Amino acid sequence: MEEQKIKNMEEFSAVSGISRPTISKYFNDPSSVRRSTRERIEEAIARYGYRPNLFAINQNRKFTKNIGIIVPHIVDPFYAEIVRQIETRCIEAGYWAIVLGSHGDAERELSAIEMLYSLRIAGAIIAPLGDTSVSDRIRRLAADIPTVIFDNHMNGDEIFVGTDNFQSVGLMVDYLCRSGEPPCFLDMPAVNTNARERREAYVRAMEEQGFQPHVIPAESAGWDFEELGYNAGLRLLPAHQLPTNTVLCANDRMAIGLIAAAFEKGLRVGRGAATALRVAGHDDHPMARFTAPALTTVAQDYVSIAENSVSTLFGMIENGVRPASPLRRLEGKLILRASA
Amino acid sequence: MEEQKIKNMEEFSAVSGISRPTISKYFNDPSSVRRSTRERIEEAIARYGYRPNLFAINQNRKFTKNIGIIVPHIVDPFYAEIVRQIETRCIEAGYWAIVLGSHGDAERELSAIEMLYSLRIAGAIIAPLGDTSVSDRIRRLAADIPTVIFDNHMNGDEIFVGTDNFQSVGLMVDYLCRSGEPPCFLDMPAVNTNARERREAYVRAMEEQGFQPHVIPAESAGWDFEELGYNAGLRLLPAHQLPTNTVLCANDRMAIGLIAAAFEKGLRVGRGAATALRVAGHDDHPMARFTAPALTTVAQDYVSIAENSVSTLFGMIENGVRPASPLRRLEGKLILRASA
DNA sequence: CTATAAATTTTTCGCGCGTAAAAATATTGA
DNA sequence: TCAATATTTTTACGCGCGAAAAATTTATAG
Repeated sequence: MEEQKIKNMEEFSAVSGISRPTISKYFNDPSSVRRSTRERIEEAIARYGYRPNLFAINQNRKFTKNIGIIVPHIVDPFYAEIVRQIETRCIEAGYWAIVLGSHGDAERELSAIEMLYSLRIAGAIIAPLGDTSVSDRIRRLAADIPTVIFDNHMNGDEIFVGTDNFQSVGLMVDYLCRSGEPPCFLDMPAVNTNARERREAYVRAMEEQGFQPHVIPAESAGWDFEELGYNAGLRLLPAHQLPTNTVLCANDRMAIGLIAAAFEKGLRVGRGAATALRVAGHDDHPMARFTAPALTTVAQDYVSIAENSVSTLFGMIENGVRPASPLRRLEGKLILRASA
Repeated sequence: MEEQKIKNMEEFSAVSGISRPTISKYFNDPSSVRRSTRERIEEAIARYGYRPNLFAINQNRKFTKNIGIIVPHIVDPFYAEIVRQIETRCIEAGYWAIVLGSHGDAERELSAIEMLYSLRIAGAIIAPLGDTSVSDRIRRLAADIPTVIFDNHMNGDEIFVGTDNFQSVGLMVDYLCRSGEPPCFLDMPAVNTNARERREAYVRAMEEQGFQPHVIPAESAGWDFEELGYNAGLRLLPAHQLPTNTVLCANDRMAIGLIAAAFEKGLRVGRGAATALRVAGHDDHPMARFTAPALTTVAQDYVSIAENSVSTLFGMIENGVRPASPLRRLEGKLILRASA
């Protein structure tokens, strides 16, 4: 790389011997220029290390190459992993993925949406918090700009990609009933539609099997699921207040907390003869393999969720094609480990 | 909010009755305009919901209000948490935090740095991967733009904020030796300076206490620490190949894996009489409270790291003040839980 | 009420690039 | 070789805003 630093496209045009508009065309779509020209440009890029100014690019373009992504918590490995997948795919397609977190706060989610507007994004991929007032705002966004919702359905006609909770929870309930005592359900706080759906799915599946459902309601709100599961365990386990000794948790993070509490209280978790408790989760959280014992759960298909979201979105952006069905419900997969 | 949507500052100037440059001044610093003017502007904002175009703003500003953040893995809760802290502080100070992940790949780290250039950032906060070729590039960045390095020291004279591994590891070694058998050290892959420093710190601390250090080298490379710890456990525990029954892990994620392996092999972890193994970690990873048993570790002060990084950076950006000492080493705090 | 400083407005320019249209040039195929 | 087509160059304009300088208004003091 030469010492001389290129300030703008004008200068780069000079040193590369190609006219500025052609260079502009190249950066918009390398395949739009003749091969010999492309090679000369790429040679010059390698030599001088020039990259167009991102702000100037987007300033005047009819449609930007920016994709906005909003998730409730980047800290949550579930979202982190999906974001990573989405990000990689966007970069490959020549888009810039701008990731915004709402940190569980509806206010911040709203301001993230405003931010997307001022970024003049080409499309958005959003996992909504679930606050109904924000949902309206998101729907308006979706009316203006190609938008895919994932993870948490908003109960409208928006484009959605997510796990079929009725299928996935049904699968787990079925397995637990077949292999032992029917489960009770440790509910998560009602932070979103998934919470409600999974509870309903549990109740429905139990009734279908001819068993009495038992839902243990969440004691407090918020997103600190491990803590909630842990506290529920400390509260319920020693007093033998669980309706049954098989617990299906609304998500893995709660299960992780519950298992920690069980361990602390000297209760053996697992499906063997000498165990006191079976615990199952939902999601196949990255940490689920490393609980003690390893967590039996239903895997959400991270890769498919990311893939579907991105390809659906690109279809809408580049070809203006709305998917045939707005809903894409992916199947969960039973992951049998030692905890249940 | 009125129906009429404002397209640009010109139009907003018209409807609000304030000249465009004054409005520009307001958005750059609300306190720079007269109070009565400010109130009129804010009233109009509430009415029309106008926000300046982000690309146009940064297009022509001498110094942008963008802070670039690069971390090895956003998926890692340690980085995720620090990023969250930094992000919040940036927003409060009127900056936009642009978070880029290198995903453990030096290539992507390099391209993230180039991205920061084209974003014309005012400053950068970077946790480097540790690749030496990229380190040079980061140093050049730091020469051009105010930059704070955190977590992983690059052994140069760059501005750095991170935990004092010699202090923190020393603390833990000291505790373990006082409370029982001296520990061996389960090393992490040499992905960065922390890996080397912690091992050295362990060796030095053991020697100071007059004990023979035992380092168990990492078997493979990469960032999948839980997996590495787990595999090490499966390999070493059944064969009784551990030099001692107290294991200090280079980080919590490895400890989490090791504890999972111990559980699977039926070995009780903890500091009681009936236990087979003591396990300690380093970092106070968000999950450390929920292992079975809960993990004894040394806490890195997330909040201080974020706070120091940001305030140091803002000092450099806004007042051009380099900190008196380029190195800021924060103390770790011993967190006693049940595992050791 | 006047002088002066401070705040604000007006005017004007330019950032780096996208984009459009017309002109010039290169490539292709017969 | 020559027209037909593809590509590049030339020329020119505009995006939405920051910034600097000059003109004007407003606030503060005397």
